[in-house]
Amino acid sequence: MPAAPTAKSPLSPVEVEVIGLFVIAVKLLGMPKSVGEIYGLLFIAPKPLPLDALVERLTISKGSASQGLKVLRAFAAVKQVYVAGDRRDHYAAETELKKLAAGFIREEIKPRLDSGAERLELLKSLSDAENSERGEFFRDRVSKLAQWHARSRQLMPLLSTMLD
Amino acid sequence: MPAAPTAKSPLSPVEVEVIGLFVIAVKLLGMPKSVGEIYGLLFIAPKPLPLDALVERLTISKGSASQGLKVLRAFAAVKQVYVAGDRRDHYAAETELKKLAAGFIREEIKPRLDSGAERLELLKSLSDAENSERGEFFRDRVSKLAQWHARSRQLMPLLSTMLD
DNA sequence: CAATCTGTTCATTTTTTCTTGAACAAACTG
DNA sequence: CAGTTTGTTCAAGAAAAAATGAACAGATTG
Repeated sequence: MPAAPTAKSPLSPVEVEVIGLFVIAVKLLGMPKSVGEIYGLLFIAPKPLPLDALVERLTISKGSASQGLKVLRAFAAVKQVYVAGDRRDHYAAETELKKLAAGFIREEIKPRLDSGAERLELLKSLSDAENSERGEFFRDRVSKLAQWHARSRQLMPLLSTMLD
Repeated sequence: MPAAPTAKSPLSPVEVEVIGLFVIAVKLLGMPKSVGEIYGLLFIAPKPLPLDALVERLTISKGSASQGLKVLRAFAAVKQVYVAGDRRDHYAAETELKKLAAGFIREEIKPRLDSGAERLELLKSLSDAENSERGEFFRDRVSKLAQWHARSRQLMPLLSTMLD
């Protein structure tokens, strides 16, 4: 009895290499490997692919594929494409760097900066409540943090501009 | 027999809050929590601290403290400070945002961009070896990747400038 | 030097994160 | 509608990452 044909169509060297590249990039951004694999395959695919194709060609579970696509949709890193006569959703990679960056900033950076702002407010109160010696130093450091925060905020729009 | 006095001096609310802030920030950058804790405590400490102090006040193991400091030294996120009459190394947080960013770029971003450049060369060869139809598309995508790569390279010096 | 102090390393354990797969819901189809 | 087809969710298992602590190496000191 021959082994079951799990891989209907093995990945070509170019595909493997591109996917590997995205797996590394995506891990740098703190996302799971599967997200990199999915985006990588879509990036190098000449046509939009349905979920099944991802499962088969990447040999990942349907669950992973579904969750990975969910993440990528949240970032607008994939576009949903209509394919006539096919009930399945098909996906294509968004290849505009600017849009990818915007998605990352919106979903990952912005929320953290916002929550950071709240924490800073709390810190200001806390350090204002401290007495002279110690309090003075605390306030100095907290204002340093506020500076950092402001700089980071300024940076975001600049990034978007730069990546055109 | 009373419980052993593990915490010689518990963290104050301000300290807890600052440390928490850095734990989050540091995880966003893909580093372990302990690195954030260490940097956070040093950041809010009025004087340089030796390894022992980190172990005691953060209740982490000596191993973690040593490894965390190693990482922070690699990024130049901490300065080693000489303290007269004390054999132990003392550390202070580097608080210049620009220097921190430079360290991160040098240690984390730069190496990846360099290895990315190599991978891109390989990809160019591979896709040049593909025949017309398929090869044309591959080459198109690879050149897109090269564009991204170039943009990212341009971005780094700009960041350093911005964070002054 | 022997004893102590300081810090590093690394195998092991713990914790966290990711993936899987089965159960489910919704939308179609004949 | 009963049966598919498609995709999501989530509990459980697998894999990866981080923390621990004991062994070790150097440096210092009396």
